[in-house]
Amino acid sequence: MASSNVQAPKGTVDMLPATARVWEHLQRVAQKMFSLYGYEPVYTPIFEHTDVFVRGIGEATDIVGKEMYTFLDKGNPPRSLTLRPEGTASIVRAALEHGLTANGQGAKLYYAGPMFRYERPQAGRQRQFWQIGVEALGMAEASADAEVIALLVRFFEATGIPHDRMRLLINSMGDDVCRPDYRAKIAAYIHAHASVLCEECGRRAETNPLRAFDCKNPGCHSVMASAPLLRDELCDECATHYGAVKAYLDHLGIAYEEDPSLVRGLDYYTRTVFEVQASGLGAQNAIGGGGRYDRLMEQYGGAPTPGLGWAVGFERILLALKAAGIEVPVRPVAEVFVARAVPEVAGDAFLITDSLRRAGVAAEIDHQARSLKSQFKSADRLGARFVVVVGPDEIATGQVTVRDMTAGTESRVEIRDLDTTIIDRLRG
RNA sequence: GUGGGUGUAGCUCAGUUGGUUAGAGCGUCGGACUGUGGCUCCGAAGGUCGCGGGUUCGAGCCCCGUUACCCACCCCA
Repeated sequence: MASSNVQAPKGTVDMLPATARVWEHLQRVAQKMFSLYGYEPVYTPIFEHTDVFVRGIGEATDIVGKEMYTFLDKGNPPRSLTLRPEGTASIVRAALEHGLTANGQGAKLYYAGPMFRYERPQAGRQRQFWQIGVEALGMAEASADAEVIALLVRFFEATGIPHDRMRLLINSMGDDVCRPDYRAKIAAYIHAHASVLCEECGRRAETNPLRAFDCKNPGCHSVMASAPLLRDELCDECATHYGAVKAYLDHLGIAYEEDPSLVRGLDYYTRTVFEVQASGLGAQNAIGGGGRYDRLMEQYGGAPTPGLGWAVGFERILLALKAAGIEVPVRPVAEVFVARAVPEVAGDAFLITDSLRRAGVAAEIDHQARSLKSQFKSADRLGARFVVVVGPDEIATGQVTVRDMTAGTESRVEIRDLDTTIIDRLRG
């Protein structure tokens, strides 16, 4: 327990070095995968005009209804701004604002950073959390859906999460042609069974009837199991598109499960939706999810432009890796530790350290006037492969002692040859 | 927003039906080895027992309140 009376706000965490290093590793993995698939980075503001999220995500959603961090700024009149609760709305707004999809151009973009939602924290859920995501704009073909899904699956593979601890769920939510009819049909179904469904589902008939499918109430679950499925009510074009997506996934050998009850909570989704769940995470087991949003650009007043994408939660990837017992490779903090035997040679040791650093070697030195023994302990703890000992003897002869910490052997090296010798032994 | 659980050293946790100076392991620092890590041994530092009230001769332990964290509902990545 900290002795301090100041602490991070509820639902936020400090990422200390042990976690932050894993974070950077995951970001490197992501960037490498994204570049293989032709995605380019985009950084948008962490806050937007509130309207960007209200129009994009939908007024009736929980995110907009009760989870946004919204505030007024000091403008005259004040503007209503909101800390971003997700990434897609901002990316689409930016793409439209800067004409990235003008004249039918496509754009493949990725983003990474913190998102903010006012929710009750629990396992795998914080008020500030990290997402990394991709958006493919201007691409209507089913092959784009398959590529985006493939990238999601392959990214998770690259992080080290084992196959048998993940599953990919897919579904189609239809479009403007078939979804309204289906939605009305489900609302009618709910009304017809209102007496046996829970109150919440009764309300859902008006707000978002499709949500009744993933109601946790066992009674509702069994009643909804007999409800008509959107999969069987898709219009011809949606059915064709969905079939093509599945065919592409089959072709790529990507395993998936069709889940007719998979419903994304954000209003902007159309047609293909998907989610990857990982085992061992508790209640919040979705580590990534997304879908197609062919009408979103129009919501912002742009030309009709198809789009699709996904987001993954970094905290949950960490949980999944931990649950699977996967150790993320961590590089040593220092490759070389420069130890000084007596305080009088501190200047020489410092110069040697600086020279190694300028030569591209991660070199560390003690700044706490500790004993030689302690300096060796530090070197060991930092994972240093070599310790360079600097003392009066070394300065007098111009040869430092180099100890190989793995082999346990020592040799003398001319100071002027030290950088190249160390580099040869480290990289050779 | 609604439930349930838990707050004792930097970390993980003991702490008897309330009883004197609150403990262990790990970690940190020092020493054994006066210029050499990992193993071992010895020693040291480190604590408003979450916070505030109450009961009691006496509270880490009992009661009330409060706050934080955890887990679940809900929702989502």
